[in-house]
Amino acid sequence: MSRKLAYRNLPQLFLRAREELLCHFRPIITHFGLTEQQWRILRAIGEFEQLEPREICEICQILSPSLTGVLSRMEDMGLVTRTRMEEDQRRVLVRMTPKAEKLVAELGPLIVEQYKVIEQAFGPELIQELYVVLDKVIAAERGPIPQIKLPPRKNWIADES
Amino acid sequence: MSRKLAYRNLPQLFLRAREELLCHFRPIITHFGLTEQQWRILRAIGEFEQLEPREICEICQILSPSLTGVLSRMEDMGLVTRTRMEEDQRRVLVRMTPKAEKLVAELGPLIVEQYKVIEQAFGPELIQELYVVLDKVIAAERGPIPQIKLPPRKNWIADES
DNA sequence: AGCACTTCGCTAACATGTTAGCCATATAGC
DNA sequence: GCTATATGGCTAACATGTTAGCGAAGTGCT
Repeated sequence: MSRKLAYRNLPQLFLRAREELLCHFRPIITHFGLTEQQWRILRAIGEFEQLEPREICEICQILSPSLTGVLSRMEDMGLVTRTRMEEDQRRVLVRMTPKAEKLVAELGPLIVEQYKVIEQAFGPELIQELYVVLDKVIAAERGPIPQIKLPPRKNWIADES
Repeated sequence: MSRKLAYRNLPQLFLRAREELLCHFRPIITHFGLTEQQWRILRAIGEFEQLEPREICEICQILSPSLTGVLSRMEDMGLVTRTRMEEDQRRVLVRMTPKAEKLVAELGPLIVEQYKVIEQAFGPELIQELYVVLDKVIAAERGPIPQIKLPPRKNWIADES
C-alpha cells in the first residue's frame, strides 16, 4: 500500500471504530447463540419492560422491515412475545419471556465485565471523550442541513460506453 | 418513553452518529444507482489505481464473502474488471472501467460539496474533534485486549423452560 | 520431489440492511 | 356518517453482513 487515502471518509471511520470495540463483545453474544441485533433488542426491552416495534426501531437503530424478521425469529426461539394492543389494533407490544430474562441475567454482567476491560485498555479518558463527541453529533440541535442539488440522472448502468 | 437507557452502548452510539452523517450522502450515491459499498470501493480504486480484493476488504471494511458478491455485481454493471495475476494465480487485480472513471468524476465533487455543507452545519471544530478521537480508537497501538472467560455454553434456544 | 502448512478468493447458509409499496386501522375535517 | 389522510406493521426484492468451510495455488521444510 504505497500511499494513504487523501480524502478521509468519516462514516467509514465510524464503521472502523465501531468494529474495533464490537469485536470484543461479539464473541460473548454469539456464545449464547444470539446475534448482535437480538442482544440489542433484549437489552432495550430489559430497560423498558415492554416496547412497541417502532420504539425498538428507534432505540436499536433497526429499520422496520429488518425488525419484523428479527422479532419473528426471536419469537420462534421463545425469547419474546408479540401481542396486539386492544386500544389500537395496529400497534403491537413486545415483551421478554422468562427464558429471555434468565439469558439477559447471565449475559448482561459478562458484557459489563468486558466493557470494564476495554475501558482500561483504551483508557477511561478516551471513552469519556467518545461519549462527549458522539453526543455532540447525535443530540445536537441543528437546523435542517441543506441537500446539494443533484444533476439530472443519467443511466450509467445501462450505458454501454 | 419514560426513561433513558441507563447503560450507554458505545457501538450503538457509533452506529447512530454514522447514520447522522451518512443520511446526507446516501441520496447522492443512490441517485447515481450505486450502493454505499459500491461507492466506497470505487473511491478506493480511484485512489490506488488498482487493488486486490483483500486490500479492498481492509480499506473498505467489507468482509471477503460480501465483497465477492459486490464485485461481481459491479462487473456486471461494467464498473470494474477482475483479472488474475500471472505471478500468483490465487490473486486478482480489480480495476475501474472508463465508464466508472466518468462516474467517479461526476459523483466525487458532489460528495465533497455536500461534505463542506455538513462541516459547516456541524461546525468544523466538531469535525476535527471527530477525526482526532476516532484516530485514537483506530490507530492506537494497544496490547492485546484480554477476553473475559465465558461460562460453559447452555442450549438456551432449545431449552423449553 | 514430497509433505505439511499457509494464503487467497470463493461458495453456502443464514441474518440483517435498504427501498418501495401494501393493507388494515385510526384520525381529522367536513 | 363519510371521505381524505396519516400511521403501524407488514411483505417483497434485492444487496450486504456474518460465520464456516472448501479448493486451488503458493511456501517452507525435509
